[in-house]
Amino acid sequence: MSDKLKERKRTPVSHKVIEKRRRDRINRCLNELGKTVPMALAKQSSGKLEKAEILEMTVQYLRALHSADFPRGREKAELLAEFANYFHYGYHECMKNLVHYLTTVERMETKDTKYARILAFLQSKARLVTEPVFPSLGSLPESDFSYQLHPAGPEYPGHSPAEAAVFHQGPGHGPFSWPHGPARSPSLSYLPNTPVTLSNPTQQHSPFLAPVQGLDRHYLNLIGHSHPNTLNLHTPQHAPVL
DNA sequence: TATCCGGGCGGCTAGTAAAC
DNA sequence: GTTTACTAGCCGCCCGGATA
Repeated sequence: MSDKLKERKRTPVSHKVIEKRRRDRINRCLNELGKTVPMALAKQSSGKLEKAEILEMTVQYLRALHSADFPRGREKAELLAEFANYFHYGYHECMKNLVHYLTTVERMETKDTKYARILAFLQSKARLVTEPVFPSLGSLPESDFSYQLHPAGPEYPGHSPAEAAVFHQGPGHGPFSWPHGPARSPSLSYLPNTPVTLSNPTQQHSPFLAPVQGLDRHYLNLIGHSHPNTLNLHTPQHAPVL
């Protein structure tokens, strides 16, 4: 046995360190994929995302991008921007729901300290998690969650000033307008003065949650219609329930 | 309890440099 | 040109901790 081989035997740490670096590289790249692929980014917000899922979604996304049927040029850029803003849009919808709940169910005033703190917290998180995925597109709309700064408009009767301000930015009106009409711009239908009971924790399909599930359908259909095989990715256990 | 994940370890292989 | 020694990287396996 050579001296170098003896030395190698004496210092098994080197191999450990190398392996550790290698695993770190893999995890770092997986993490980057999770932040880059819109589908993974969207799902990450709702819970833990497995490494295998990140890879599966990356494959789906790349297949969609490289599909011959996938639009080119400006429309492609618009679709990419739409994908990138999917999570952004969902976050915005959730905030609208929360504002509606706080002002109508909890009867909170906009000047309420607790109300302001909740909104400030969500706004700060929104800025953290909704950075543009495709910064090169440049033209992506910038979010503005400063609800309390918008005055209540006459077009939202029955709503509090805060709610009206939120609705004012709704689909088709604000930065989250969907470029392809109502078919791709799911919106919540608020019923003023309709009592919403959230006291039952087992309620699976409250009026607040159902439209968000619809977003998944829009998003998957958007890919699936252009690319019928896109979602056939040997992952029947993760097939979306539509 | 099942699953996921990180860490550690050993084996294997391709590439490279030195010796012949 | 061939052989030999060495290195770096990849891969599979096992184990233990964390988590749903």
